[in-house]
Amino acid sequence: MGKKVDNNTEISPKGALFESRKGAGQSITMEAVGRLAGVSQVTVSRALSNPEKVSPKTLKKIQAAIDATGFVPNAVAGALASKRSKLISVLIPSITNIVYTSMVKAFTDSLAGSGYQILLSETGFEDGAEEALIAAHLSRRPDAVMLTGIDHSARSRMMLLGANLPIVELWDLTDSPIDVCVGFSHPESGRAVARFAIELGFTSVATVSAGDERATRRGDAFVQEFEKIEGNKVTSIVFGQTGSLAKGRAGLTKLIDEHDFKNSFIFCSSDNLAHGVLIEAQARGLKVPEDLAIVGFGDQELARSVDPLLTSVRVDRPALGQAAAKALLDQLKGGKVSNRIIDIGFEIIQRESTKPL
Amino acid sequence: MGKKVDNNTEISPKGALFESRKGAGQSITMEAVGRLAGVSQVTVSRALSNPEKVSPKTLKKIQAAIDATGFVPNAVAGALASKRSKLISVLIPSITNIVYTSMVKAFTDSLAGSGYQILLSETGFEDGAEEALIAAHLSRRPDAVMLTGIDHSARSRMMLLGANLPIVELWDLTDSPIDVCVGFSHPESGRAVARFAIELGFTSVATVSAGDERATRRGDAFVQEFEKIEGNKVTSIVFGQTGSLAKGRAGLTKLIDEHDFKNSFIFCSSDNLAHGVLIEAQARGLKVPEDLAIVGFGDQELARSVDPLLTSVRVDRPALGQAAAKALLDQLKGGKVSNRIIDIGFEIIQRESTKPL
DNA sequence: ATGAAAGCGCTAACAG
DNA sequence: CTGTTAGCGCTTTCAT
Repeated sequence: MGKKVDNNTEISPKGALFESRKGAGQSITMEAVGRLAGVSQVTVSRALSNPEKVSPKTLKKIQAAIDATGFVPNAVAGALASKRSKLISVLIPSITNIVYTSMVKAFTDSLAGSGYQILLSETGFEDGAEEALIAAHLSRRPDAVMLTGIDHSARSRMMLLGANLPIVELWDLTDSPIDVCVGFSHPESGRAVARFAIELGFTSVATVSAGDERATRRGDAFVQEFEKIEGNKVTSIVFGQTGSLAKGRAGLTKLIDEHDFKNSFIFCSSDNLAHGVLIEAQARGLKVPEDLAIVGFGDQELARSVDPLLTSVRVDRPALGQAAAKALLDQLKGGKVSNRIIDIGFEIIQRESTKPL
Repeated sequence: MGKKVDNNTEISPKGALFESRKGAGQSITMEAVGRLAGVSQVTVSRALSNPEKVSPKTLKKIQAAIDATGFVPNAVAGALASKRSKLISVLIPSITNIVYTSMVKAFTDSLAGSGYQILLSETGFEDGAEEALIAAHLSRRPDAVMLTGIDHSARSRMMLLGANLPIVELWDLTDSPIDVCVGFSHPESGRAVARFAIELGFTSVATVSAGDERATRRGDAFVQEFEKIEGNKVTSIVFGQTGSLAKGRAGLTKLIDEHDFKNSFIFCSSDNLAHGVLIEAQARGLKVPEDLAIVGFGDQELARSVDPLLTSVRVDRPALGQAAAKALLDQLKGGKVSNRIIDIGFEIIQRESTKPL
């Protein structure tokens, strides 16, 4: 290829450029740039990765050739040769859920300037899909992997371990992370809300939850802790998938219509659900918090904007994303991990939607 | 590499496996799998990409070797050799904004089974960042690119054109797309809402908008169309960044406190802003739609869940994402594009938050 | 400071 | 149906 113009080192740049534009996706190579600049391909490579090792004069010629051709280096070839892809795989359950995307945002923002790019996939909340996705991602030879949660199949864990990469599991904690986990204790947060409800004086409360694994663990812990006290009772409404305003409204409706729910206290597995409960309560003329206390989870923007303001469990998602990025970058830079289990904690933010009985 | 075990075709599989696990990221190759299965490397490649061209017996041996080693093919090498990366670049302004992520979701869901993966980046709403991101993405040699909007720098367009790939611009329309655009007319949607407000009988209205380029074009068109009628007047509140509940509340507050706004009709550039306006209105004891009519944009889930239900401009984002995926896949399959400008349209969904004066 | 040579692990012809 | 031979466009190592 390109033999016809082998002789035009400085003679016919346009010709060389033109030739490399024909055909589909025929892109310019370092060799072509080098020919134009009158240097070898390696020198072009060096000019891009170690400019200090190239003379200023040569550098300028190469830069001119790059500008003239619109050369964009082929990172695929680079990755193959160097065995570093500069790619980080990110797997989250849902790409449309702000809980996860906000962490990804903090994560990628922390990566800015490091040259890493993100290969993102959505796993869904059901098992099984993740395994195939992990294989697909590992085939791209990412330099690191970020997963959501700690619940991964044996085969997934085997593949990830076998890939021998920095791996971070986000948004949950375990004593035996694949590599590093950054999160908080879901059961502990459920128990904390239970104690909060007890302190407010409630004895019969409800939960409105999404059915995913983590929400379930929070809810179970909440029930267990709350019902530790003799005579206390929890009514639980669980929806199959992700929470939404509509499901929040439906949740309160169901509690009132089917469970003869007396106005008291509702712990929701997301702020969205809590907001739905709030809207339904207001539509029914119930006063919050006088007739009904509501606690959300996640402390989204809406918790600070609705009327009344929503009490919610805050998890510092930006800090989570940043800690995850740091854990990976530290390893990628060759450092050792000092701490494989990073507990970001949580905090109950009391606002207007709750008050003592 | 691997010379030491060259002689163990069937003798010491564990040895081969073990050897390939040592060292960082040392992954198994097709050659190693082939050695284990007693076939050449190419046959392993074929077994994976064209199993029908390999005898069932060989196939089984190869499968066993793959299972034994946990082999994951190196897609980087595959991409370099085949000049097809099976990667699609996706650039959206914000990864945490459901408007964009819902389209990406529809887009990727349409891609399921095709073997393509998504390289996702966030461009932000400011110019400049996109150019560097496009270069970074093109260096990965994606097979196609999806961009948001039609507003791209000359250099960006040049790079994209030079890459000679299927490209789709989403969420807007232009007569001169880089390749294909799938969207709707933002100005036309603004004018439609203006006519809607006029029909309802309003003469003095307001807008509460985010400051991004598309929201601005919708708002400008709204104002122009509405003020075509003698004596009509629009008060505009614009916020710098993305809309939010808090900004919606602040918007109404500003209108009332600073602009002496009389209860009438407010067109918001997103449902989030509209919801914020609604919350603030309710907090102030205003009745919607009796005292104040509100129109949102986007028809998010919340528009169908708040009380009163929110009138909004619906754009079929799933259809948009699907059409974009189809436009790209058609070209990737070698087909020609019949239609370079795909208008998905929009629709004003009238609900409880508006009524005739 | 620059270049030559040798791969990275695959796919794409072409043989048999 | 299977194998051989050439690359893909870079990075790495070793010379010069």
